[in-house]
Amino acid sequence: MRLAELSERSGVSTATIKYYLREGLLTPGRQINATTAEYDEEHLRRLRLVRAMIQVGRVPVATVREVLRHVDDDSLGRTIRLGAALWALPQVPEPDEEDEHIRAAHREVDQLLETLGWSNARALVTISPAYRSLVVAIATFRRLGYDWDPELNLAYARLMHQAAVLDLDFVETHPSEAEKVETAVAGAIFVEPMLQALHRLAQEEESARRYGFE
Amino acid sequence: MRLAELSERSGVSTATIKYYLREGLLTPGRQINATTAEYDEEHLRRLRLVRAMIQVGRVPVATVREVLRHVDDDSLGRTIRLGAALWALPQVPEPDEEDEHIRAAHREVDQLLETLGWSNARALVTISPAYRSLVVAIATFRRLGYDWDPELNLAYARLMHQAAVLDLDFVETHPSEAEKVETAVAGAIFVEPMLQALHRLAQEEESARRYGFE
DNA sequence: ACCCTTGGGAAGTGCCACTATCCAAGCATC
DNA sequence: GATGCTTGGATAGTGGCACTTCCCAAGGGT
Repeated sequence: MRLAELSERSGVSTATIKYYLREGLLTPGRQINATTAEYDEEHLRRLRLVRAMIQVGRVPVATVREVLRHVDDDSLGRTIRLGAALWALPQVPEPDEEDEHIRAAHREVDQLLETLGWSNARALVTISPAYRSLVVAIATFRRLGYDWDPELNLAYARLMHQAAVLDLDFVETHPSEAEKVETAVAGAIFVEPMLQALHRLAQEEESARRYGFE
Repeated sequence: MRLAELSERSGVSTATIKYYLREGLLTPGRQINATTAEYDEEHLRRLRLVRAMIQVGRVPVATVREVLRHVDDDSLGRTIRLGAALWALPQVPEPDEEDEHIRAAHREVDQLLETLGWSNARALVTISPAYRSLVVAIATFRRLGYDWDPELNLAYARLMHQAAVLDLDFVETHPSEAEKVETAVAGAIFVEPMLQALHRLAQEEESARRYGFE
């Protein structure tokens, strides 16, 4: 198919597709002659993934490029590849390691991982952005003066571990290795907004149950 | 305290504070004379909340204003107030109701709420942005061709309901009514990045457990 | 009286995700 | 084979957002 058809079938304007091509989010089509290029179903699939990452996952364009680079990198093992792709995802600003709240949050998270027995995660601690995000989130909460029981973190962590098990079980059902990594990334990216939406819905539901609409 | 001190204690530049004042994210200080205004601890607390919403919660400035407007609106009941505040939070673009994937997702979510027995959430269906976000997330996943068992949604929803119960239990521990709403909002906003970070950490952990670092 | 500080407002900055315009090279039709 | 529409690639421009810089008049300390 040509650019115009790719645009039609994806619902993305040709101008935007050209932009994505320029930014390296899509591989160029097969050049037929100086003015025509041919795209296939794979391009369409990739384009939809990109669009979804940007619009639903709110992933910046530069980050999408990084994530895809890792997804397509056959030289990496699965965990590393998934990790690499996830690590490229949007991050909170670099925490100020001098800050007392940050240091306390570090200790708190380390303790949490210890209690959970997440030894693998602990091994990745120094480099995982997820770890950093968690530290920043906890430090922020503490800085605002909320007195948050570490038990609560533990409970949340156990819930999210259950979610992760569901995620990976789902990925297991997918046959090819390449597809597995893509599915894992898609899962990581799209399950998050879903969990968020479910979380808010559940809050509304539970709040209404407890307090009615008073 | 004066603007300079407010800036110092919050770590936010005076220029930015002035910007927030202009945007209505902070109430003006008590004017002492033409060149001096006095701010109090409440301003500091509010400023930290605003900063955290913007930096950690990635909430747009205009949205922060909306959320705070609801938090401060004493005329509303708690559920409505919390709901109103949460409804102002970042939303996915309006779904195209004509689209087949969207319509299917609607049916899927309705079925899900039915099965869960979330009758309150069902009552809010037509207006809740969380519901809309969920529909868009599911439709996107389906459009990408993932064959996702509705059972899985159910499992995720139950997990998030447990999280919501934890959230509200935590809110219960806070004394004043006004503080409860603020805590609920803070919880909704800050628990989300935390859950997200925990989710990614858990994925890394679980992936490493299953596949090692192959 | 002098000068530094203060708060307020207007205008500017940098980044980002597009989007509009231009252009030369096809292809289609007459 | 001339004409005119379409195509893909390149370049520059747009609009929104979160600040940030600049300027100013009015205080207040010494």
